Amino acid sequence: MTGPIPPLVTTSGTQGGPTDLTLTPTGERPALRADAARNRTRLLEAASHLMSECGAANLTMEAVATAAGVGKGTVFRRFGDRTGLLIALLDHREQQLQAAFLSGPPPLGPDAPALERLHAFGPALIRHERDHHELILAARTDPLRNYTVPANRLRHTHVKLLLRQAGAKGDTDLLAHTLLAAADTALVHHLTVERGMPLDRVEAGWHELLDRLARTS
Amino acid sequence: MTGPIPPLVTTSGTQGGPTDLTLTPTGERPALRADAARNRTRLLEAASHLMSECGAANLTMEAVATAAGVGKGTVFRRFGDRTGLLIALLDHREQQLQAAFLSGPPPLGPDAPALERLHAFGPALIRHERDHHELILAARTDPLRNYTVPANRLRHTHVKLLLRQAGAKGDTDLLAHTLLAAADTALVHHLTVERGMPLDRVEAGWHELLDRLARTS
DNA sequence: ACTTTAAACGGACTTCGGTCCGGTTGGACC
DNA sequence: GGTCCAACCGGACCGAAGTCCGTTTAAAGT
Repeated sequence: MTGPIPPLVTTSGTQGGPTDLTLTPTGERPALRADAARNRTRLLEAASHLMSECGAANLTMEAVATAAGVGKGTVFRRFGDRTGLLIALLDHREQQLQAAFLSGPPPLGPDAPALERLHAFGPALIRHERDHHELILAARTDPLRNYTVPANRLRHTHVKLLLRQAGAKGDTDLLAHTLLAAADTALVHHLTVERGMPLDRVEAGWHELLDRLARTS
Repeated sequence: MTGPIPPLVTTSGTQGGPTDLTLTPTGERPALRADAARNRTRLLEAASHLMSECGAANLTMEAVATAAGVGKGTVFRRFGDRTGLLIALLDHREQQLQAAFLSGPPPLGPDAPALERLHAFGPALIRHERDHHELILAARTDPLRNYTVPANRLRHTHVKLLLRQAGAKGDTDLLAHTLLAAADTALVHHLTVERGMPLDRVEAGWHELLDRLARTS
C-alpha cells in the first residue's frame, strides 16, 4: 500500500462541507480502465462465492485471486488490502439499505416525519447488520477505519440530520454517534448471540434511547 | 492456540451471578509454575520496553521473545496470541483507574452519590483511554473480544450498578453499554485527533448523555 | 534423594497479508 | 495505423503470527 492514490472503495456520500443537505449513496467509482473494471467485478464475484463456501474469516487473498484468474498483486492494487476487499463487498450489499432510508417509502424514507424515520431506522439497521454480521465483523480489523468507511459516514450524517430535523437539542453530532453505537454490529452480536438477549429487547433499547436523545427540551 | 485452557490474562471482576455486588479489580492470576511466572514478568517488561521504543503497532512477538531471552513458543503459551499480550500489558496499567473508581476518594470512589460518581467517571475514563490509546487500539483486532476482556466487563458492571443506584429507569444493561460507547477509545480518538474536536466537548457530551440516560422519570 | 508427571520450553515450520518491480496493455492523441 | 505513457498485471519475495512436537524441568508425593 505505497501507491500514490490507490482508488479504494468509493468516496462520496459526504464530500464537501458539513452542511451538505443532499446525501447520495456510496456507489460511484473513479472510472477504471476496461481490463481493470472487468477484473474488479470478477474479483468481487469470486470473493462473494468463496465467502459463501468458506466463510468470511477463511477468505484468503490468494484464493480470491486464483479463483478470479488474476494475480495476487492485482487484488491488492484494486482494493488496497484485505479489509478494503471486504468493505467493497459490504458496500455492494448496503445499496439496498441506503436506498431504503434515502429514497424509499415511509416510515424509513423521506416522506415521514424525522422522528418517525429515526424510530424506523434502528430496527432496519440492526437487522441489516445482523444479516451481514460475519462480513462486517471480518472487515473490522482496524477500529479507526469504521469512521472512514463511506457507508458509515453516510449513516452518521443521516442520523445527525434527522436528529436536527426532529428538533433535538444538544450536540447532535455526538448524539448521532451514540445512537449508531447502540446498533453496532459487535454489540448486537455480543448481546444476542453470546449473551442470549432477544433481539426485541435490543430494538426496544433503540427506541428508548431515541426517546431520550431526541428530547426537544 | 490449541491448548486446553491457556490461562490467559486473568478472570475475576465479574464471576458469578449477575447480582454480584462486590466488584474486585482484575489482578488475580491462576498460579503459575516458578519459571513460568518469572518468564511472564520478563516478557511483560520486555514488551513494555520495546513498546516505548518502537510503538505498539511495531511490536513483534519474536522481538519480545528474544528481548526476554525466551523462545517464541513461550510467549504464545503464556498469552495465547498477540492481542493477549497487549491486553495483559493494558490490564496492568488499568489497576490505577480501577482502584480509583472502586475504592478511591470521592467523587469517583464509593463515598459519593451514584450520579455524581458517574459524572466523574466519564472524564476519568476518557482521559485514561486517551493516555493509552495506542495500546488500546493495537489490542483491538477482534471486535468481539472487547466484551470478554475482564477490565471492560468490570467497567460495564460498574456503570450498570451506578445507574441503578442513581434510580435510572429503563434497561440499565443497555444504557450502560451506551454510556461506555460514548467514551470508547476509537470514537474519542477519531473525534479529537482526526476531526479536531476539543476534548472538552467530548466530555460535555458525556455529561449531557448521562443526564438524559439517568432520568428517573 | 528418587520417581513421576503435568507443565513449560524452544525453535523449526506453515500460512497468509502485503510489497516490489520488470513486463504488458488499454486508449488518448497525433 | 503509429506512438507513447500511465495504468495495469503477475508472481516471486518478505515479514510476522501462530502451530507443532520433541525435549527439559519444577515440584509434589514416597
